[in-house]
Amino acid sequence: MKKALEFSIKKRLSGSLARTGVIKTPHGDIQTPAFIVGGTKATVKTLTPEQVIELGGQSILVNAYHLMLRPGAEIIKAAGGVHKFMNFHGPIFTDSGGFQVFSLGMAYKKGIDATSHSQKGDPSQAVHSTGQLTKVTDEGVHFRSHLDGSKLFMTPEMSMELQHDIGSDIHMCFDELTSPLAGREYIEKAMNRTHSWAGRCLNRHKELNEEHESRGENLQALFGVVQGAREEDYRKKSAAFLSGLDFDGFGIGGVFEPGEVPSTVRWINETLPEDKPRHLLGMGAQPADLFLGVEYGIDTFDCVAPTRQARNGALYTYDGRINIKNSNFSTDFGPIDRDCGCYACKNFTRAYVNHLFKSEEILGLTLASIHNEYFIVHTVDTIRNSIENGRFFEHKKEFLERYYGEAAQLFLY
RNA sequence: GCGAACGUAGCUCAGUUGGUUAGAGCAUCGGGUUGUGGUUCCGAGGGUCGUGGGUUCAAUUCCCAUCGUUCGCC
Repeated sequence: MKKALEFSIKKRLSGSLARTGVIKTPHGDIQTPAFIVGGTKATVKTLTPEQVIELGGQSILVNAYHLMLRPGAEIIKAAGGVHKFMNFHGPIFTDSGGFQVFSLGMAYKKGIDATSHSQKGDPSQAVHSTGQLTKVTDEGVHFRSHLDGSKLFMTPEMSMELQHDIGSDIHMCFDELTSPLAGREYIEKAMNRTHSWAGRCLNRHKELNEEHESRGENLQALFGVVQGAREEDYRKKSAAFLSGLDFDGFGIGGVFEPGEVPSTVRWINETLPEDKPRHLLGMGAQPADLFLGVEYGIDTFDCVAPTRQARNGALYTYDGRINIKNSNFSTDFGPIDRDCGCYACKNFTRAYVNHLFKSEEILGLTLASIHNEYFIVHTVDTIRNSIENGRFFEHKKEFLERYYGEAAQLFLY
């Protein structure tokens, strides 16, 4: 069988785990390191595919859980796959939905945030917003739809079938994410279950790819997902175990803060094989995530923060984050960032975007999203260039000191 | 001119049979958001309860006067 994905490394940065490269998929190439644009429900919120491409987005990540609930995998399959359905013809990742099964129900319940460090207790017994429990067994996960509360059951095999129906280029294994505050005993149990599920995902995935090949269709790629929380031995064990399976690349799950990157991500990427791409799941809300992630061997990121924060008025600038709704911007006729080359900065003022937000005009969300997504995508692009021209560490220092001020020292050491 | 109702936060209004620091929604101001939560979450500021008297231990509340708004009648 031919390969679903090819990864080649172009340049390595000595004194670090950083590298540049190219991921080749049936829907095009991704120059890495790259920021994968968040398109959870088969749309990058408020943006057309043309706007995503114009701001520099190479690839999009959609979410299998959300698409399973609406519109349903069968509709996307009938549409000819997610690329045709959403009219984006570049590489598309899917997240398995494992994260949502554990987090979304809880995240909707007031006072509990599954992704927060403040959460306590056993995540396998998470209280759903309807008062029901999400129950994890070795076979799969019983959970409830956050849309209507209906009972659902997901297995690794079902997740593979779902992602193949969606037809994305790169899939993630169905995994069990553990809270940062879970005890070692539970972390180990969840990790071992994730490993077991990884094997089951891979088996079903290969069967489905054989069907694709027999029909002359594009092959799809699968990434194994590393777990193990903040435990060095578990993370290394998880990375080593998954390295022994025939994955096209790896996802790194359960990392919550940039401070965990030089430890957790390093342990993992020192263990994983060099010749396969590594995707850091869900990280990229701030520049430190990106610089540290690349430095410690990450090739691709995805994160919803750029667009989510944009929708709430929090905009990146090279001098730090601003809240465009603040009253002092109502008469500021300069661009969001004078050094930014995005469509919003080239054509509109802070005063105008402030007005749009105050007036709850939809264009404000679009301009803010274009700016933030451009800022983060472009930041990773500059990181990639800095590796190729040997200026990564200088670039990192200049960028982070300007963005964070004195707090940049936390990331420079 | 006569009668009635109403004047409480920037706006629209609760409330008090007289009793701690008078509330809400919206608006204003600030913050949060990392495998997605646009229309959200958290917090803050803001009122001598129209004005002036009286009764009372105590008045935004009861009484009187006055000013204003609205409605009805002549």
